[in-house]
Amino acid sequence: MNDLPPGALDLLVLQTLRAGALHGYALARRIQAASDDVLTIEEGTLYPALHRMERQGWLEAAWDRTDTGRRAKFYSITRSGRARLKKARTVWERTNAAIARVLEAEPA
Amino acid sequence: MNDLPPGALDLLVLQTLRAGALHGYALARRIQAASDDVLTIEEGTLYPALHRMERQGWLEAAWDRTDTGRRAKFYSITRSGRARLKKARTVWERTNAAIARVLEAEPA
DNA sequence: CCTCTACACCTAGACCATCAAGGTATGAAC
DNA sequence: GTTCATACCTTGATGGTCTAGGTGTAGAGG
Repeated sequence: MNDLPPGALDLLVLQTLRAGALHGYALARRIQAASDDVLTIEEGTLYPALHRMERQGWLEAAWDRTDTGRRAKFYSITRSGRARLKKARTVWERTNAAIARVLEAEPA
Repeated sequence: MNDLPPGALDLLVLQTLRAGALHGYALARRIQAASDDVLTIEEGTLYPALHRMERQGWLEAAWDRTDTGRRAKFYSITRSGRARLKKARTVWERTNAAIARVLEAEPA
């Protein structure tokens, strides 16, 4: 539906988890809400990404129960994940600003 | 070197060509300069992308000579390409703003 | 009780753009 | 006559996203 640019997902996930651990499903809804429904995270995108980020040591996972008593895997950001977030954010802002400069360069 | 997000290249190329036809090599340098050397367009990325955009009817190509007398393939943006640019730009701005909203959502 | 919806997780395969790493050829300069 | 910048191209690998499935649980409504 959405065409989220690769790399952006890491940023969104890490940033969102800074506020506290969430399970995947809630994470997707949180991001969607925070973006005013512009960004939709497909589950087929999200879960592999979470696994990848866990392998990379940016996230830690733990099974727990939701408020409503359901089993769910809660992800929290690690120290390494915070460092990664900071770096990814810098790169994103830098790239973004560069693209904006090109887009604002006035054509004839 | 650079990790240009997929999709962004179309935007950069179309926008840059709005100012007038350019051949691939010059286009790459132009974008790099316009972005203050932040964005580097690899040739292995650029040429296939130009061919793709030509197939899609967004660009037209014509062999000609550069100022220095070299043969080069000059690309110009078509009407359809301008429409595409406008659309891609809207999507990009929208997505960008959405990501920015998520990044600015204050964590605890 | 039964069915439907929302929750919550997962994977396999296809797709596609980027990138790395090559290769060809011309003109100018030294 | 070799080297450099110009200018084009392709092949193969990589890797993240998306499509399209699948599993199972809990609660609500009929």
